[in-house]
Amino acid sequence: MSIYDTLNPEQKKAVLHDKGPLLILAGAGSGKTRVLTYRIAYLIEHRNVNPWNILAITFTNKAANEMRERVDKIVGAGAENIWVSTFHSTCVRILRRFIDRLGYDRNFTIYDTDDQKTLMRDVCKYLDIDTKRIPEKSILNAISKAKDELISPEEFEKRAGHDYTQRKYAAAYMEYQRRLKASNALDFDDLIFKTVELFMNDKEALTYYQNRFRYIMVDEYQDTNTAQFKLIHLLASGINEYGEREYNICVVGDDDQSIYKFRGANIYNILNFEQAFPNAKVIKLEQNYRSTKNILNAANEVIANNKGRKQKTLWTDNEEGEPVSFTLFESDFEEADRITSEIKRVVESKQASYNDFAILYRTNAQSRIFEEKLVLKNIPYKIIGALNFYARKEIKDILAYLKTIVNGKDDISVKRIINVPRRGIGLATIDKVNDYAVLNDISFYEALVRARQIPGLERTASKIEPFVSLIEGLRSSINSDSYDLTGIIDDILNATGYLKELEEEGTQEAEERIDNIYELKNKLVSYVETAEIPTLNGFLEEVSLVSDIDSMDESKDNIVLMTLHSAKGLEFPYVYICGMEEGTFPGYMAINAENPEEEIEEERRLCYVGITRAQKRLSLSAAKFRMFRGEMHYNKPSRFIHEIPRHLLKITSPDKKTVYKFADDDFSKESGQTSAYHLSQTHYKPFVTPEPKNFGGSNLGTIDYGIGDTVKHVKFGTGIVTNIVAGGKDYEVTVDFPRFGVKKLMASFANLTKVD
DNA sequence: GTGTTAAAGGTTTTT
DNA sequence: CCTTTAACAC
Repeated sequence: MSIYDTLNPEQKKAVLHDKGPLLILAGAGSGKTRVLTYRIAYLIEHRNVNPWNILAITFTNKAANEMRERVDKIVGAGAENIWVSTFHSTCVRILRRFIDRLGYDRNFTIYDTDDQKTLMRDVCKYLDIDTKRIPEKSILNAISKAKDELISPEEFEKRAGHDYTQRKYAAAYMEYQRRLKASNALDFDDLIFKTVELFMNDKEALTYYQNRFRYIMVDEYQDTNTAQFKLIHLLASGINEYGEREYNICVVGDDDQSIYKFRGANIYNILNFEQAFPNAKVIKLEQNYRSTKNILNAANEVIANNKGRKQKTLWTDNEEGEPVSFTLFESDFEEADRITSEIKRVVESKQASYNDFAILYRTNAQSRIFEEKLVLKNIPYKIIGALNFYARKEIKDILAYLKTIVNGKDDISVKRIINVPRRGIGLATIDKVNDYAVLNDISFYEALVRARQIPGLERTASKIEPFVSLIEGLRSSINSDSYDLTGIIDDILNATGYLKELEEEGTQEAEERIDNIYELKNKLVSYVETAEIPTLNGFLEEVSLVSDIDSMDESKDNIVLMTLHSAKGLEFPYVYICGMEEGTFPGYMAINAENPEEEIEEERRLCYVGITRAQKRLSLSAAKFRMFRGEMHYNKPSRFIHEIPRHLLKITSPDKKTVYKFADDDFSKESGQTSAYHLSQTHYKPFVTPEPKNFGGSNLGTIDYGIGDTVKHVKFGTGIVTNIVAGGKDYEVTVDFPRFGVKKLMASFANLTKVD
């Protein structure tokens, strides 16, 4: 018996697929990573594929590391030659080798969102763009979108036509790009864009990688954007030794889990895969191995409300499990308090450990209140993505020094540190240097080197010179062979007096900053230890491309808190999804969008992702009111709650003492505008044992269901009885069907059957 | 050139 | 609510 016999028939088909394009539509929890790793092993073992010729692309480093680990385990020797990495890392690696062909230096810097903003501010100032009318952020957004769609500045300008705003965007894009190049820097989107550009313009580079990557696997394919699609399409279009194109590309995705449209993900990449790659084989993985029947059914019911999906129905052999629970709390405060207490209770009763729990929410801001409660109750926790370690001021300062050392053309970094710590170099001086640099077409740093020649800087030049020699000194030390790279941060701290300044401050905040800097040093040390050829640039690259989720450590016993987005690809025995209110989730941005239907569908997919993270128990909750931007907001429970059939839900009071069988009205589905005047009217009636429903009239027949019961209708499916009125010869039964809304039916015609 | 304070403004989600 | 920017005193 081989390892492949442990797969189900569909999984096996996917693993044993030979050549040509393959689309695996893998539902949540259907074992897609397993299929991918087994497929890699199969190719190597049984198809004589050289590990060297395999490329596996994921979206996060965490996913890449996991795949690497699993592949290592089943492939064994040779596995290290498989290229497993994220889109962005893959592109950096390619560009470090070939970007000189596009006129950049190979030691280019990667700009993060902060750097982008700073650069764009300069651009707007230079172009006289009124940022009150056109904010930098919206320009950057437009540029990012353009890059995702492979639209160059020139093309953008063409398309702008005579539209005023569009022309401004175009001009900003042009100048922004010019400055990036002058700074020898690339932003995140450029990493993909420039790699595609390289491949389009340089046949040699393209052929090199086409020959190298004969087999390509892409995970989370539904989240690829147009540029990423183009990239893998180019790579997969190589010609084999018989002069044929094989398109050995295997993508794994789930259109129902596409949640990154805002980041440019193009859903048509997956929906039209078969058109883009003729003769593509499609395999659906529909068996879920993760969740209980109740959880999976809830997920299926919710996602069924979306249109335009690839048809598939997830099923499971797992046990029924508990019903999904829903609790409506009074406030966000109570929500956080009760949930954290409940988790603590479960853990203390030894039924589970903290790392079995995840608390998921729509926005990062929601983590705050949980954090307060967790600290108060001494519960170990880890918040993912709240504030990025690398976005902290002190870290960015040190990194700016490092970037300056590596790439002197990086004006943004040089300007950041020119007066940090204070050297008495102010705005006036910086402006003069800047003007001189622009005039002479040199970088800001080069202008600093020539400070003495800059008119009007006779006095401040003496303040600039020590800075220049400081950088020069550091630069020459890292270039000496005997230099220990791990000492660079200490050298910076000592030479600049950065550390001393913090120490003298003596505040708690300063202490934390110092700790953070040492933390950064730790990361540098472990980088130097693990990297094959450690370089400063390599370290900076690693630092730029990490996401917070990469730092998640499953072996640590703490509750994890994160956004629903971050939770994709993960699973937990116990999952709490909180803030399930109209306006929070789905968010008000989606509700008030110009195309709400589309946006709500994306939110619904997000909800689907959230629900399907849970293995054993899923707890949903909402709060009647919640603090948002310092104000109280009263919101109705989310429409997504309504979309879960009542027979799958157990609705409990905040103290869990009362289990409601039936939720009264006002779970209405009209758009939940966030309004202080719109008090939540939701009340619950405690469940009363259904009395035999004999409503007096003896000529009436009897029915075996009552208010609060779940009943089944041939056409409308299951619903909950909200009212029964005896009228004449028949009962008028009001039923709330999650999918069809509230219907009034005559009992004798409707033929309703009770479900329990 | 630096430091402090008041007012304004703004938020999904992230590699 | 918290962060960022503007204004003003030193």
